[in-house]
Amino acid sequence: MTSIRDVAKHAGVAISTVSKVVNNYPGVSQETKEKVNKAIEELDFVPNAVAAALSSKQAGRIALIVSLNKVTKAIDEINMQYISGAINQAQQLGLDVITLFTSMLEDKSTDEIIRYLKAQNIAGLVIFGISKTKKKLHGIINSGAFKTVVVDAPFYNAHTSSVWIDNKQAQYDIVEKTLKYDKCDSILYIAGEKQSYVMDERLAGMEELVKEHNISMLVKYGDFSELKAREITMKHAQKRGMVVCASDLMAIGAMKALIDMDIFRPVCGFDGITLMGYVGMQMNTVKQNFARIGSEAVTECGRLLSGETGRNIKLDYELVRMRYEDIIR
Amino acid sequence: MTSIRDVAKHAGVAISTVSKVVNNYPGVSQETKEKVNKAIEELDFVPNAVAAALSSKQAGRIALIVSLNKVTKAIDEINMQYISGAINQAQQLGLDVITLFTSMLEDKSTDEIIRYLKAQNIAGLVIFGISKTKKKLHGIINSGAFKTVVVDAPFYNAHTSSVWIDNKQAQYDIVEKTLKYDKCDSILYIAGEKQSYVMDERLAGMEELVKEHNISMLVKYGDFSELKAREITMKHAQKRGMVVCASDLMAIGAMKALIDMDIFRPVCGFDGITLMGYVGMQMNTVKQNFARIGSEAVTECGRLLSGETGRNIKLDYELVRMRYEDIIR
DNA sequence: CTGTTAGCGCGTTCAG
DNA sequence: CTGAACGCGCTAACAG
Repeated sequence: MTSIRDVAKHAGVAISTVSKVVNNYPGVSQETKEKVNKAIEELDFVPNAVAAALSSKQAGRIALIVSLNKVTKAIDEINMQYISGAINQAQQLGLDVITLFTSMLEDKSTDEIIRYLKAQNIAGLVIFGISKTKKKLHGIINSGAFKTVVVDAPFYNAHTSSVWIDNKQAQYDIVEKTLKYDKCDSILYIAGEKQSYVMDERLAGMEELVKEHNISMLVKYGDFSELKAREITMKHAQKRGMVVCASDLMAIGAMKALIDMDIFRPVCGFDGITLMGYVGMQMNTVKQNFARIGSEAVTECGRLLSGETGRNIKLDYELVRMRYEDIIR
Repeated sequence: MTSIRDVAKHAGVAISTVSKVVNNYPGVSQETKEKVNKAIEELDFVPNAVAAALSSKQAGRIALIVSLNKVTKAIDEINMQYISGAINQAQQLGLDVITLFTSMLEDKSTDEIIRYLKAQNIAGLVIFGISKTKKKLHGIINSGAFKTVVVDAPFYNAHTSSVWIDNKQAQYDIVEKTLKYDKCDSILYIAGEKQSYVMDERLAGMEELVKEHNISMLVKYGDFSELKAREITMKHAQKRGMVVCASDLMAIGAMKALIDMDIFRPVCGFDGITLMGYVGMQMNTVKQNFARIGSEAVTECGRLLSGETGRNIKLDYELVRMRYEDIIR
């Protein structure tokens, strides 16, 4: 392990000079800069980020907390995009990030978790996939021990920000767009989980839409499960003119059911996930740039850490028109 | 942020005494120990793990490198179990761990990645899901810059260990067990990806088995995809007496196909994932304790870090007898 | 422009 | 059994 001191000695300059060169600070002559860089090359010096963090006592690291799929305990594509976007942004901003999964916090009390995070020198939190039932996460947020950014949930106050897209408007827009191509006067809406914050929003969007267009709507909860959506479709789609699903996965289930029933109904998804292309289906979708949401969340967390106050951020979304045609059985 | 110094002052002792109490070192009287603990309570002191790491200049942190599913870029249940097990074990051993996903290393050169890891003070690597095509990972391992533990792949030398179950034996055993209940003289084997190390092993197990039992075998590569397994089954299962799949997901695909074809064939999976229960199917499976593999890998990495030499570790596996019956369509 | 000095928060001798 | 003193690798004033 070669340290900054070795470099300084090798280059025949002071430690602080090396530090300045490494961090691109002003006040170093071109000449010495080159000398130092040469020494860095030769010794293959890599500054120790941990030590730097300790010394500069920068606000601290930030932790990404990710809720897992309850059934398989896996991370779906959307959460993965959140994470990627967040980590990339953190590297850009020079923030230190670690990723935590809720499954590993399960056997710890709220207090223990807070202590653990503090011990890890964590000052900021970005939480993905929180629902109304996650008491522990709520406890951590409310403790005020950390600057927190919550994705897809309505929390914002002095030390908490929320980042999401406008789910209500998105749900409204996507169905309205579908209606332009396929008129109908009754919709089967397969919602997700009741305890999900985004569901409240999306449902509100649907309610506004059916009211304005004078359409009847049957709401069923599919819990974001392909299988349940399939069953619901089997049971209720016959008498309805269109199936709207709160997630692409459920839309896939609905489509499979429709194929088996051998009837055609317009189907409308939401997320715009890769899997859709994988199974060879196409439909109306809100193409969310999930990575961007993660990225934005980290940026916002940085803002909070530097003393600014929390806020409620709604990002733009984008609508993509697709139809299902060559469906693979 | 209350530091160790605050505690020392509050308790009226020296800093080193507090340190000893915190780390449970001997040489502190019961009396002072209580005094210190009281102070810790009152000030709600949480030792800063980052500073501790720097000071004790412990070998360094270890990074978990996880390869993602190529299609959806998500983390499947198995990898998630690996990660959970690994992180839990790390906490047990007091090792500092961070999780990295290969997708975020894609745009970096091998050299850049090495520098990044070094900057993060990382000395040990645990790699999950490596395949023959992952050149960068191979480059990092071979650079010798880090003590590495590779899961499910045959690398072991002075600074590299491998941890896996005996895939060959497992594949052999599970099919042999199935054969006890359902005799057959021709097997359709749906393998995974050609570039996967575990596939070589499992295929070897199959080859040995069919040779010994004088069974004919047709091998097709399903790339661990449910869809492909479905297609392969559609095409080739009719003339075969049994379908053996190298993963549960493919087994699900095979089963769905068999149901559609309306013929019965014994199906044999491998992993024993939750999803099987989710879709309401049951079959023969090697119930791997994946979390244990992750845990073992971290332990081994710790061993390497303390100067020991690499080795090839094969963990026990366990066979579970199941059959598919009440299959949900 | 360059070097000196004092910490960041903690672990670890080694005298007392 | 206790505590002063030093150092981990680095940053950040402050002198020179």
